[in-house]
Amino acid sequence: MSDIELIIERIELRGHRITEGRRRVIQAVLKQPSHFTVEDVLQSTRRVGRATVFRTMRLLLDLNIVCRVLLDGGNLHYRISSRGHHHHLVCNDCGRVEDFTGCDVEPLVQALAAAMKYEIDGHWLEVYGRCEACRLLRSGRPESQTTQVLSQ
Amino acid sequence: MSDIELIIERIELRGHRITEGRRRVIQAVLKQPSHFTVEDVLQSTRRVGRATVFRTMRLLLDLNIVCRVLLDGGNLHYRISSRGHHHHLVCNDCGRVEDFTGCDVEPLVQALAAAMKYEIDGHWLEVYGRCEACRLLRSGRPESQTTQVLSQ
DNA sequence: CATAGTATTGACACCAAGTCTCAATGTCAA
DNA sequence: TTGACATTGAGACTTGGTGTCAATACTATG
Repeated sequence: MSDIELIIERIELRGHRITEGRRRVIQAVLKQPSHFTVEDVLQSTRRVGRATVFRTMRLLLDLNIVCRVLLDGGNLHYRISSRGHHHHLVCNDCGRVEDFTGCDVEPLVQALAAAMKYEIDGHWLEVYGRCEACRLLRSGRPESQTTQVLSQ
Repeated sequence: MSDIELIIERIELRGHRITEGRRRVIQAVLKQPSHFTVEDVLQSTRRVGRATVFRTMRLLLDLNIVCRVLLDGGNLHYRISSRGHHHHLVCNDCGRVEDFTGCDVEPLVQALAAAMKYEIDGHWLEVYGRCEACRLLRSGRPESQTTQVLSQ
């Protein structure tokens, strides 16, 4: 079963209708690179209204078919979601994003909950840096500009 | 020395000029509650242009005098920054925000860096939940609506 | 298969947050 | 005091997203 059919099925299971517009948006999303904006999706879906594209993206977000990445600098982009809870490791030079789950934040969050007497619902973690390829590239081109770190 | 004078001094040290507009924006920022939008600041600074308010906020952000909080749901708000690197614990019910630093993410980030062969610049962590006061309130009013967790 | 009920769409106006331009003005070092 | 130049304000523009409402398309059902 193809990716698009799997997604269609999940949408049906939630009681939503399958329309040509939704199919087109999903197809466009599946064609995007590592991360993208709704604008990118709009540009590759002809014959689908702007509002419908935004509405479909929200639907995909609700169904955890896509997630959002907070880029260094503060822009929120979309990304096809790996299954379940995960975080992102973002290369500030080439923009590639890797998902990770292994590095578990839960103990920290639990300790925090106890200390602050909060009941915790969830958390958001993004890590920024430079991937191996970009690091090697950079050592050859020392004048490459640095980016500002959002999380100070 | 008052808060505003301290901030003014930091701006001067960076070689920026002190203007009436900047003074007004800083004063407005200092009067804001826990977190706020630029719109909130705009509304309490008469006689200062919109662009200037945004420009001053960016300056304050660069100087780490304010930071940004990613609220559950995806809105970025501003907040007066506690000194240095920290994270936020956000109550989804009443909106209060607490800073925390004690809960150290560095070891996790270092392990991740090694595993993924990334050079790490920084990270961003927000934790969402319900503060003690809201929890007690809620147990008396079980119909209170739940909010969606952004970071799933 | 026909159809009715209702979910969805598209066009468009609107909103929120932020940037850009450029002539006019303000700041401050000399 | 003045000159260099940093900063401002007004307003147009951009980007990302929502709300409205009549028209259309799905799909469960008969």
